[in-house]
Amino acid sequence: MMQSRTHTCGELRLSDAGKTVTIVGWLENVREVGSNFAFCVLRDYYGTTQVVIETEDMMKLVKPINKESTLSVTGTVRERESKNPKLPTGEIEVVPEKIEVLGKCVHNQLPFEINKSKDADENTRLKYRFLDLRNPAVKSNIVLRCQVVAELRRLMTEKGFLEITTPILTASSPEGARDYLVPARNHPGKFYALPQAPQQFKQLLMTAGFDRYFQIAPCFRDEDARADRTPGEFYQLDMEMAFATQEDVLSTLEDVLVPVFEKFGKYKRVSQAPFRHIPFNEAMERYGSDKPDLRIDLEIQDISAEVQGCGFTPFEGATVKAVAVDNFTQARKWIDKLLADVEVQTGNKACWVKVDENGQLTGGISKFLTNCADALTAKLNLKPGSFVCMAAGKKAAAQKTAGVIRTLLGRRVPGHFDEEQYALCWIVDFPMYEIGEESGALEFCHNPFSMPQGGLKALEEAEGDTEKLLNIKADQYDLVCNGYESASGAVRNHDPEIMVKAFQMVGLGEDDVKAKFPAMYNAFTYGAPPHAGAAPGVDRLIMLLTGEESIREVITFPMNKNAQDLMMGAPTTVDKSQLDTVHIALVEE
RNA sequence: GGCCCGGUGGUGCAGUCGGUUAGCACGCCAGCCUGUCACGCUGGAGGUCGACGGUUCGAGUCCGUUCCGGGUCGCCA
Repeated sequence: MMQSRTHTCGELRLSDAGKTVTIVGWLENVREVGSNFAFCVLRDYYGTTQVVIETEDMMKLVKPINKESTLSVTGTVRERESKNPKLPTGEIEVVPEKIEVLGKCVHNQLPFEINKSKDADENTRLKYRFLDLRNPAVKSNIVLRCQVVAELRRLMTEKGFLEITTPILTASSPEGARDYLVPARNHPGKFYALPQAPQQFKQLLMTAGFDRYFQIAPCFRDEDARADRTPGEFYQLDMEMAFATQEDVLSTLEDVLVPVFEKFGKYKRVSQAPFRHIPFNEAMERYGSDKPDLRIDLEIQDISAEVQGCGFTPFEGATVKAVAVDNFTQARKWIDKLLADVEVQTGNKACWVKVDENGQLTGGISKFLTNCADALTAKLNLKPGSFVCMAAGKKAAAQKTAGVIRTLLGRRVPGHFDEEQYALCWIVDFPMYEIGEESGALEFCHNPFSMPQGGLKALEEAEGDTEKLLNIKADQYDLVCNGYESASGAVRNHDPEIMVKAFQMVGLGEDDVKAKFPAMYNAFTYGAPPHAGAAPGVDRLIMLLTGEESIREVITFPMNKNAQDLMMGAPTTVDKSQLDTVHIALVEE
């Protein structure tokens, strides 16, 4: 039987000298410093402790043990002859009387070195995630995640929110992302779906009178991954408040998130409440994004009028956006890299021009801009040494491309990026409707649950007038931090009459509302409270707090880009009998 | 599905204009070393250069196809 440990590997100090202790952990390293003399490093969750080997018998015992085996070491704590001030346990060592192998590592060559696992091939890391996580630098993100989640729960509960879980097996939702489907054994041909969010459930909770709800909610969406977006599943701090306004929700989240950023964040500077509010249209105009990184001090300028008639074909009749920086000294190669990166990130091309020491436009597309050089110089306040990067196209595309230009220039040209802070803002007043790129018809811009500003009256007044409809804003808001969408929420549309009207604007009607959201629509006809809520993304929050650039670093067992779990082998094939049970026949490829 | 980048001993990387035996660091193995702590020193093993095909006297290097990974566009109410 294993001897109980008396201390952890991070615990022993000089004051423990002379004690007989038992410590347990992984054999991290063995340093031989002579025949029959060696130092072993034992590592557990709490730290590392040095075990000194100084007899022939102990040496014989330790030598064949592979690194990363688990050991129990019983021995005497002794003051070190040469101390290591870098380690908390650096003043002592344990002189073993008994060493027992608890769990043998039979591999003398690991897939990667534990303390350098972050550098290893990501496939290998994911396959051997249990080894990867032995690295304290990898583990610490997960530990922080636990602490943050505990703090979120504490703060939300303190504010009177109830944590209520909602179903994982539910009905497929008609809009939004692709659902993960689960065949229903007792109902041939029918399927459950994993929830994309507890959206409808939490609104039903409000209708049921729970007043304040939250949940650290798993959400499932079958969409492709990005560096900041896991495939398949993610977690949200889902919350909703009855009889609440937009400001109630925003100030609640400010109260909860500011202390979390301050307590757990990599950077100590945090935007203080109330966060800046930026209307969606303004964000797109000034930053070319609905998730601007406010740590960058550059802004986008509209030069459509200035460059019309200059003779550069892509500019003719197009919206043209520009980002200008002064004191530009980068080489042509640097500019080419910038343009290439813009194209990769947006799919659109960018062009550029510099201002020489005489104030003349030079390089790039300067030969096309001779007619409008003065107008451009005035508009952009150009000086000798200025650099201008431009994007043209339809308004939305030009804005978006300029937004990427802004980010890349801001990060790469010295002096425009104040990185070490959390710059938070609310993007507000999202449009209720937009013209769908494919359909060319009016569609809901974000989701049909949001309350249009102006309510029924605004919809009635705009009915039949596409321009007016496009100008209707929703009481919808995003929290943005350092260029990441960190939360999304809205004042909900709790009025069946306004719901139907909102649907009519996009060519749908009462039957569609009932068909798509039967429970919610029905519930709202029984007296619903006005309510509002939001859902900060937990994974992205941890990403921001840790400063990681890949979301996989803050997830304990992440899937790869293609939604495969390389460790468990998911997804897998299943037996035909399993398929038969759920009434599924595979089509031969 | 499109585009960009990458794939070289266990791990991370270098490899020039196509040219001899594919280098380096870490790890592994052996030996030496009684105060190391990123231990050090000496020696050693370990590679179908992702796969297939092509060009060539000669391919890690050039070309084509394909597979895998990451990033990105689409997508993400």
